[in-house]
Amino acid sequence: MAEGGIEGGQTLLFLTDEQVRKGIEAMFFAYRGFTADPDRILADMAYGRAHHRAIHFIHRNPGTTVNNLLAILGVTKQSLNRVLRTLIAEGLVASKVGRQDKRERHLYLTDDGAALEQRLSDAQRDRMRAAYRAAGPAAVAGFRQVLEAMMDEDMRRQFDAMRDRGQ
Amino acid sequence: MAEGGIEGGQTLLFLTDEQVRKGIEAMFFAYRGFTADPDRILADMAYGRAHHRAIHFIHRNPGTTVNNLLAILGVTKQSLNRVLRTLIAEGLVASKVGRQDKRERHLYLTDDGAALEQRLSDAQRDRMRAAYRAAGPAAVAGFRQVLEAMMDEDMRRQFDAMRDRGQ
DNA sequence: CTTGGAATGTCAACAAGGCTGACGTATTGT
DNA sequence: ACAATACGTCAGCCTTGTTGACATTCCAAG
Repeated sequence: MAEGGIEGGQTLLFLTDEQVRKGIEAMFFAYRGFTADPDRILADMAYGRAHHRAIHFIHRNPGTTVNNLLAILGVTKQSLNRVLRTLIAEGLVASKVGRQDKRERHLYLTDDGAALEQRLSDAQRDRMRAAYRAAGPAAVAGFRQVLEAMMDEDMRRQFDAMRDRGQ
Repeated sequence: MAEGGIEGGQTLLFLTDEQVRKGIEAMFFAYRGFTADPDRILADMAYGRAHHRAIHFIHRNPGTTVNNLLAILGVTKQSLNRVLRTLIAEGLVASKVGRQDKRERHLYLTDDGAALEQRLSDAQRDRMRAAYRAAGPAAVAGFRQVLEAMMDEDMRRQFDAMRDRGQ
């Protein structure tokens, strides 16, 4: 990819410990920015980052079961349940008993839930969009490539399973 | 940036909500992978992610003051102090009274601390290095560009201040 | 058909690690 | 002398992770 020499300086240098370490730090600082805007919104309510994650993935996978959501979020069911309980109690999420398998609960956002999702997403997307715009399409492609390579196998499967969903 | 058309399809498409949303999810899943390896190591000890962060940045900024570390980590002094107290008690971090300003405490890793830092860094760097290798130099450059654009202003300053430090 | 095991989800209790607020102690600079 | 700064600490709260115990439901083997 326009890199010239097969083992040019560039190709050797970009894997030095120092370069990799800078990448680690960039990831740390960027993730803080990444969560900052929704966190600010949620701080005013009784919700936290965990609620945001649940709402996001229920929005993406409407009708998902608790078990499925568990796999996506990578937490224990007890931990997720506490979050879901409050979201259901406050009318942001609807839980419907499965029709085939009555053990399952299928999760949907209510109108209120969808409204909050929108607010949170807008805040987070704005920052992401600004970063994308500043960096340009080529950089974005690279960004995505590295992130995907950084995931665990299982997570990449989850991630790919949600590909091309949505609007 | 070699993008040709001023408003080509690419340029328009890469900013769709859907694309941005996928970026958000990639960030979420990737961050999990990013922290997974050190977390596994730390789980066996009495330490957590907070200790890792402190150790990392003390390693990077030997002799840093508590106040400076606070700014980097973005937590309260009470929160940092809890972590620091255990690290000092267990002999991983040394705290030396400042020579010019005796109110300050300068922080260093002990040999034991440096050894743990190495273990944790190795695990995290291995994954990062593998991701870098898989994605290639051009992707890595884009990755870094987007991450930097995603940071808060203050964080970017912190990040840049640590540029080109180290070995 | 019954029954025992597996799957699903809920409740309870605990720990880590954020946070705020209040306060004490050195030390510094005005 | 006094106010401001740097740091440490105590107390108490919240979110969000954990494990353990339990109820419900489904399914398959006897």
